[in-house]
Amino acid sequence: MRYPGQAHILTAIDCIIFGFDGNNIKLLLIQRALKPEKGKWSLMGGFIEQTETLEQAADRVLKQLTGLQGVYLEQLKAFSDPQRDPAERTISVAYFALIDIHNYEKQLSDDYHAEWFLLKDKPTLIFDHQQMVEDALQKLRYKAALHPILFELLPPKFTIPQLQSLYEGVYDSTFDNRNFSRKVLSTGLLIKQKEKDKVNSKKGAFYYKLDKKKYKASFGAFLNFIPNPNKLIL
Amino acid sequence: MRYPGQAHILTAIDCIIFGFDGNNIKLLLIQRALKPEKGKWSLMGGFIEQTETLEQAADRVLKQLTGLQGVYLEQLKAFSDPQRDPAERTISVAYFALIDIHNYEKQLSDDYHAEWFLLKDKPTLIFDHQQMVEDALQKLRYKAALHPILFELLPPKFTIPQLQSLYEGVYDSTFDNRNFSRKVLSTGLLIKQKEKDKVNSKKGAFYYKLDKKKYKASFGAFLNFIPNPNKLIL
DNA sequence: ACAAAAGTGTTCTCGTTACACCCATGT
DNA sequence: ACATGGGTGTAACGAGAACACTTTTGT
Repeated sequence: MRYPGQAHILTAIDCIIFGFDGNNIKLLLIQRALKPEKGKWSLMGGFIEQTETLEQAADRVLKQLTGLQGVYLEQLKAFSDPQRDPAERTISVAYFALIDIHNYEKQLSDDYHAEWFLLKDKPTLIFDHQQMVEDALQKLRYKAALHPILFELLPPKFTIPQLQSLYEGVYDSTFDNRNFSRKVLSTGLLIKQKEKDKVNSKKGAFYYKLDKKKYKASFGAFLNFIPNPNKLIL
Repeated sequence: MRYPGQAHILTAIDCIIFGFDGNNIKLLLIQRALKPEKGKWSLMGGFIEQTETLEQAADRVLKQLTGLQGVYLEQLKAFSDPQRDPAERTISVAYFALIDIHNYEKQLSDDYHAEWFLLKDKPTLIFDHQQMVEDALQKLRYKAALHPILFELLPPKFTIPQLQSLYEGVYDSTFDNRNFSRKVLSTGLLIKQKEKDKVNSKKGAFYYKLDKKKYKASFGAFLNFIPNPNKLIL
C-alpha cells in the first residue's frame, strides 16, 4: 500500500440491460443472490477485481448473465452515496447495455432467476437501482435523439415499422410514419432487402439491414432522429 | 466487512478545471505534491473519504484549490485501468468544473503551485490525466453545442463579442458575428444592461446578464448554439 | 368484401446560412 | 481623419412538420 492512510472502498458495477421485444422496451432484472435484500429484484452487478478495468468487469458480468459478448455497453455514471448499500460502503459504476433480446441465452438467465420486465411495470428495485434505471433511460433517450444507437436493440434484419415502434417505445410517444421513414432512409444507413416480414402484417414489410460501414462512420454526427425533441422530455 | 473476499480499492477524484480569460480557454493545473511523479504537472485531485460522496469529494478538492464553492461541476467518467497509477491501484472518477477565472483565489492556488495553461500549450500530464482532459474537452464541446453551459465560465456581466469569442475558443473555430448574436439573443436568455464595456473596443459593447430563471428552465432544451455542428469535430 | 398495416408526395413554415455596410468612439 | 471593433438587415435555401390516400393481402 503506497498511499497510506487512505480509505479503500468496495467497487462494483451494475448493468442496466435494455432489450426490445418488437413492441416494447424491456429491462433484464435478476433476483439478488446475496444478503442483504436476497431474493429482491435487482440489476445484475458484481464487484470489480484487482486486475480488471470497470469495462472488463461489466463485460464479464454481462456475459455471465446473458452469454453475450461484444454488445453495446456504455458507462453511465458512478453512484457513491455512502449509505447506498446498507451492508458495506460500495461505490457502484453503472453501465447500460443494449442487446438484441433474441440473442441472450435463456438458460443462463434462468440460473440467476432473471426476467424481462416492461419498463412501465418493473418491480421495486433494491438500493439506488431505481435511480440508475431512470438515469440510464434518460441518457438513452438523450443519446438516441442524436445518434443511431437504437439499432443495437434490433436483430440484423428489421423493418421500418419495427424501427419506428422501437423509437416510439423509447420516447413513449408516437411519430408520423411518413416523416419517420423518410428521415431514417435519408441517412443512407439502411439497405433494403428483397424479403418481407409477413408476420406482423398482411401486406408484409420489407426487411432492411444496417450499413455497418456508414453506421460506424456517421456515429458521431448529430442526426436528429427525433421530431420535436424539445417537446419531448429528454 | 460484510462482503468478504472482495477487493477494496483506492478511489480518487480528479478535476478538470476550465476557465476563460476573455480570449482563450484555460486549464488549471497543479504541481503534484505526492510521490510518485512529485513535482510534475497534474490535475487537482484527491482521495475519497469513507463518509463522503464523490461529488462531495470533488467539491472539497475544488474548494481547497480555488476557494470556490457551488461552481458548475459535472461527473465525466470513471477511469479504471489497473496500472493507471503506478504506485497503487486507484480508480479515479473525473469531474469537470467550469469556473469564472476571476473568482478563484490566487493565494490558494499558489499553495499548490497551480497555474493556468492555455489548452493548446499545456504541459505533459501524469498518469492518464492527458486522456481525462481530452475526454472532458470533448464532453464540454458536445454539451455546449446543445445547452447554455458556457455561461458558467463568464463573469455576471459580459458582452456578446466576449461570449462569441468564448464559443470560438471552445470549438477552435470562428462564427459569423451577425448570426451568432441573433441566435443567442433569440433564446431570450440574455438581459441587456445599460452600461457598456469600454475596455475591449473604442465604441464599447453593451453588457448583458444571464436571465437565471430562464437559464434554469431552458437548460434541458436542445438549443443548437453552434452553427454547422456536423462540420465541427464533436 | 373487409380489415389492417405498409408505403408514398406535397405544401408550408421556419430556422439557418451567407453576406456587407454603417455606427460610435478613442487616438 | 482614421482605425478599430460593435451592431444590424435581408434574401435564398433547406430541413422539418403537417397532412390523406392507395396498395397489398389474409381472413
